[in-house]
Amino acid sequence: MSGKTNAVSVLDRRATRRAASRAEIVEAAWLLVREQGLAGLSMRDLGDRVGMRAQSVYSYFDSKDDIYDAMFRQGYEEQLAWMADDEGAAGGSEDPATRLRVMAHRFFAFCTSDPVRYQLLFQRTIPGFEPSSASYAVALAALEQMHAGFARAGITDPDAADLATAVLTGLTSQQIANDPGGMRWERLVDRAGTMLLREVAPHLLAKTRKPTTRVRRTP
Amino acid sequence: MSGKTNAVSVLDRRATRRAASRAEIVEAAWLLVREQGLAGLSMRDLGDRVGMRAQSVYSYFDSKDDIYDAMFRQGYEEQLAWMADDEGAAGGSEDPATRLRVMAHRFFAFCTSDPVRYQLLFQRTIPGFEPSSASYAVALAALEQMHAGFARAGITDPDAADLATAVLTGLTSQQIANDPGGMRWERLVDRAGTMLLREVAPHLLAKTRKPTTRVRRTP
DNA sequence: CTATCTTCCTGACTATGTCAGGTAAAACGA
DNA sequence: TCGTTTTACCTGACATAGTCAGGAAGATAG
Repeated sequence: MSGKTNAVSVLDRRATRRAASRAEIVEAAWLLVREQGLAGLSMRDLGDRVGMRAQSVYSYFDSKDDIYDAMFRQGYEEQLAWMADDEGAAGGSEDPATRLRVMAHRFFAFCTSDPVRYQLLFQRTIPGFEPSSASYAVALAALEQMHAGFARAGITDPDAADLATAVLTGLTSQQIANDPGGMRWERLVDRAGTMLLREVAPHLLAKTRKPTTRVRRTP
Repeated sequence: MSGKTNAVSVLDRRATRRAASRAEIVEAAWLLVREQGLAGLSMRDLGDRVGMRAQSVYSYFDSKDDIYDAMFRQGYEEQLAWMADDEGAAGGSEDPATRLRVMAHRFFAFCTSDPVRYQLLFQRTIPGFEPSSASYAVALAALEQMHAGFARAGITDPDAADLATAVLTGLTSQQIANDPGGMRWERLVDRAGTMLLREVAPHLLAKTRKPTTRVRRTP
């Protein structure tokens, strides 16, 4: 028994350290892209940031795109975690309109809290970069999660969901592009949610009271 | 008189040829970015495309960013031209709802007809690139033109205009990112226009008949 | 025609992504 | 503990990319 335990824990030590180094590199990459822009990431800067040569980073990642891929995956995992609390934040309320507003605010907060992450997840900034199938699967999971959230708010029709994603991404992209760090479009989130519901499910809007919809900024 | 005419026309010949070469370079840049992505533009490829060495391009433009700047300016000039016909296309109709729909379709068509242009005009794809004041002035003119178009459709409140820009850019960015060349979000443009007007100027929607809103794809 | 300006060239430099080969350290197994 | 294997880093190098410097040839002006 004790011999077996030893072998398992030692194999795990290597894997654990390697995974930690990879995570450290990805974290350093996030810091750098926030300073220099997504396409401004350089392998030499990245290596310097974690205390090794650029070429050494290649013993952890196959290519620069591989690093973007890890970041892409992590970004969508963060979205999944961030948006997973939308039921709790609504205080268990069954009111669809409130659900939608809470969800809209959460999504808005997620996107605007890290514009470069938004860029990587939702725009095609890096020529030639395509997410791996594993990372893309996480993106699809996040999209399904969004649709599930819409459905809980009474939006089940595919066209309605498309309209919803357009409105949400429009608000966030305008905020990020034209008023970074500000509130110009944030102030319109509730109104946009109401507008949307009135269009796609007006019956859900009847006699609805608007509660406070401030949500936390951290997942 | 004739001596004066001669001097003017000869100076003009040089300026004319230089301007033509610059335009040729910018046009080649558009072709290349459509093939390789906005950030994938290389000066060597660009020089090859117009029949000169990369270094020679620097006798026409100060830097790569200077070329992006010329493209940025041209892109917004194209938007100004494209959106200038929105009154004519509505057939002189005074109906605000129709105006808004026509305008929405025009903007949508402009953006989706050249995704890489959309990227340069509306996203921050190139790290460090900032438009010159001259080019930015054209962008501001295009924005004012949009606001004038909204006003003609009955949308005059700043918040309402912000909501409108969010909806329009949301539709186009979703179309470009998720269904390039398709119609998934294009099918929703009319509906989105109606939704918007119902929210910001519901009185303008009373008894409104929905005419055909197909617009031309070229300015 | 001469002088000036413009348009291109070659050569070169620094920065960047990435490959190849190798050494020292860490981990593993007996 | 020791020998072996694996891993984690290094240096050196290559091709490509943005851009500067100097210069020759062609176009233009007087």
